[in-house]
This record gives sequence, structure tokens and C-alpha cells, in this order.
Amino acid sequence: MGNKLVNNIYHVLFECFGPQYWWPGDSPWEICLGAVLTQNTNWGNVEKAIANLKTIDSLCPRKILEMKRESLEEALRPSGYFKLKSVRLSNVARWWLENVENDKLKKRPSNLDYWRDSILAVNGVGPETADSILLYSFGLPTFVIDAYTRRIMHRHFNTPENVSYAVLRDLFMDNLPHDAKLFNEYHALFVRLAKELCRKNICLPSCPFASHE
DNA sequence: GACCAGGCACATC
DNA sequence: GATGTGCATGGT
Repeated sequence: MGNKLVNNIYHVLFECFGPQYWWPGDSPWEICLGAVLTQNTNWGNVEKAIANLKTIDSLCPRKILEMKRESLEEALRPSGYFKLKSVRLSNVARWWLENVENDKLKKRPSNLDYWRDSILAVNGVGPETADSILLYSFGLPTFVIDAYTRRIMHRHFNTPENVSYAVLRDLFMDNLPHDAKLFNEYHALFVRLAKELCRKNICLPSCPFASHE
């Protein structure tokens, strides 16, 4: 599987669907917060939790950290795993204040590997969440692998079903120019394709409508 | 009522 | 390094 295929997939998807304008969110922090809350969770439920935080004017990292644990859990409840996510979101908010909204930032290197290691060290941030934050919140050129990407690549391009995150990420990063705009659009187009296939009843494995195939 | 959704940490082998 | 398990809500 090489350069050509990885490029061709992108061009076909872009011609079909056009730009996707990702990630949904009004600010870098809101994107970061959404990346944590959407872990193994439907985006619609995440939107409810974000709306709750906005209603009580507690979206920003400082307010998240100032909130009582129970209040934060209550706001996050619709997004599922709310006890777990209240801890994870607090960890990420602390990291954000220390590393992003801080003068120290100016002295820090701006390279991808530095920031990837930094955010991956936060408890509750794994590879997908890290790459989503780096790409969609910071605009750094890293490729996001999610369940949709895995399913599409397995079903339509024959990659092993349980291929590791790192191997699949390398497949894209080794065969594409490191361009944040390209990576942004590419991942968003995978999600769009998966949803279109489902909507048109051309189902991917584990699609809820798969039994009607 | 079952199954699923844009994962992750931790234990165990 | 691979595999299994708990975490929880809301839509279909």
C-alpha cells in the first residue's frame, strides 16, 4: 500500500464531498474539550455536555478546575463515563493552563513531537485524542486514526482489522506531505464517508443497520 | 431490551 | 506487545 493509493483515496473523497470544515467548535479549547468528551461516545451526546457547560458559563479551563466535582460530573453526564471524564477533562484543563495559556509557551519548541509527547503524558489522553487536539486545535500536521478510519481501511483497502494505531498512522504520514490542512480534511472526509455509507445503507461492519444489508 | 457510539488506563500474560 | 475489562449516557 503506497503513496499513490493514499493520495487517490483523498482526491476521490474530496471530489465527492468537498471541504468538511472540521472540527466543530468555536475555539481551540472547545475543540480540545470535545476531543476528550467524544471518547467512545456519540457526538450528539457530547454537544449536550458542551451546551451544559456553556449554560453555566463554565467552558474555559480555569472554570472547569474551579468547579465542584459534582457540578462538573452533572454537566458532563449526557456524554457518558461522566465520572471518568470529569477527571480526564480536569487533567487536560490543568495541562492547558500550564502549557498553552502560559508565557512559558513562548520558550517552548513548536515541533509536533514535543507537543505530542507533552499531551500524551496527561492521564486520559491516548493517541487519538492527542492527535485530534494537535491537529484540530493547534493546527499541527499529525494524522488522526479513529474507528471510522480503521473500519474503512479494513473493509475497503484490506488493512488488518486490528492494525495498531501507530502502524495505520504511519501509513498515512509516510505517504502524504505533512500538511495540517490536508490531514484535517482527510480525516473529516473519512468520517463523512462512513456516515454516508451508513445513510445509504451500504454498511460498514458494526453499523447499526448492517442486518438490513 | 440489545446494540452502538470519533477511547483510555490498567491488569495480566 | 497483545489481550481483556470497566467505564455510562442517549439514540435506534
